[in-house]
Amino acid sequence: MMAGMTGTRWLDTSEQCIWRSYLAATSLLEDRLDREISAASGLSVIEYGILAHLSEAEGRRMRMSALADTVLVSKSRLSHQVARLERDGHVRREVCPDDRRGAFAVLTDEGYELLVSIAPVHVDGVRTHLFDQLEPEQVQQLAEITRRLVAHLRELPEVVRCPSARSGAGAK
Amino acid sequence: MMAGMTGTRWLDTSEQCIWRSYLAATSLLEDRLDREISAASGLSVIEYGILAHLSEAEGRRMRMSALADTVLVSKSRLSHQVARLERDGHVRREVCPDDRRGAFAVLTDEGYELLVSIAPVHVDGVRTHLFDQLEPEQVQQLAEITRRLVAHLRELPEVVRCPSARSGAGAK
DNA sequence: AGTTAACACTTGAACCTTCAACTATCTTCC
DNA sequence: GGAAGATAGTTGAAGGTTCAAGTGTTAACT
Repeated sequence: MMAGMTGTRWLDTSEQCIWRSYLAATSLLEDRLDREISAASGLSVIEYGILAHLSEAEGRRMRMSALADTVLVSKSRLSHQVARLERDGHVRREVCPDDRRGAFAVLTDEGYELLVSIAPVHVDGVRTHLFDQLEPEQVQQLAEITRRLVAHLRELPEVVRCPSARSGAGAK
Repeated sequence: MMAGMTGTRWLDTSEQCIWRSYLAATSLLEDRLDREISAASGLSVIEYGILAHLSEAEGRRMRMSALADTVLVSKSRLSHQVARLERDGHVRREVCPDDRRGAFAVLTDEGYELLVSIAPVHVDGVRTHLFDQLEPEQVQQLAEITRRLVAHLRELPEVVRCPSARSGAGAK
């Protein structure tokens, strides 16, 4: 209603088509890589990302907040996720000496082993399903496109999920 | 295991950087659009997609399978999702006369009203956060890139999630 | 016709994610 | 030093998603 009253700039046919293509590409790719990793290791792609980022960090450890920002998940979700990884022995928590509110997630040796064993699967997937499908110049184009989008999206203020809208379930 | 034994073609620094940028762009964009729609209507972006596709179909109805293929979700997930949309009055089910195994999901008038009221929010989001951020030629580049990826990904055979044997499964 | 397999969905249980509320610590500033 | 507020992280409940198993229907073969 409000939003569309005057100036909504609708998408033309070509733009709609591009948007659908974008949606299909991104969701198929994510789904594919997730399944490949999961089939090889039982980990989700998010869990893989957590282990991968930890493995690259100083002392194979990161503060929970920093890790959440890096992997792009909420702190709550990371907390649950790390709890599961800890239960399975891939990660361990340590208290932070400098700031006793803080916690480190630390990659265990088992976690490292697992990561090493599945990294090739993931890398192969990214290569086969993304880079190999594109011409070198398209890869550069994609780099610039995503760079711009990230720059824009990171600037945006937060959206609150449930403002005036309607009654009934405001969940999700 | 197999994949990494000998010839894994690792990603070079630039490729890694592009891959991370891709991940950030796609996940930030999805998250943003999801939150905008959810804030305006209480629907998730998937639910919006379901209503949108139904609204464009003949008689505002589609077979469950066709809808699942279009929206790119598993049949099970769609079934649960439609159950919730039905509970909230946005969709109704009808049996299919031709094939009595089949079911139609039909957009109700309330569902249509809701869709019309939030479409501008979604369109604005796609425009503001995607198309407006890119030069016209980048939009064309993105179109070609995603077209290629979709063509490739649609050809692929299914992956089975669990490495521990057992043939003949396969949801989605 | 009768058996068997394939298909179109639904269901329930297990698991994951989200939101809001909570604990504990650190910072500010008077 | 102490109150007020910000920050780091966890937790539980509510709800969403997944997988495997179920129901009923159609197709295919004999």
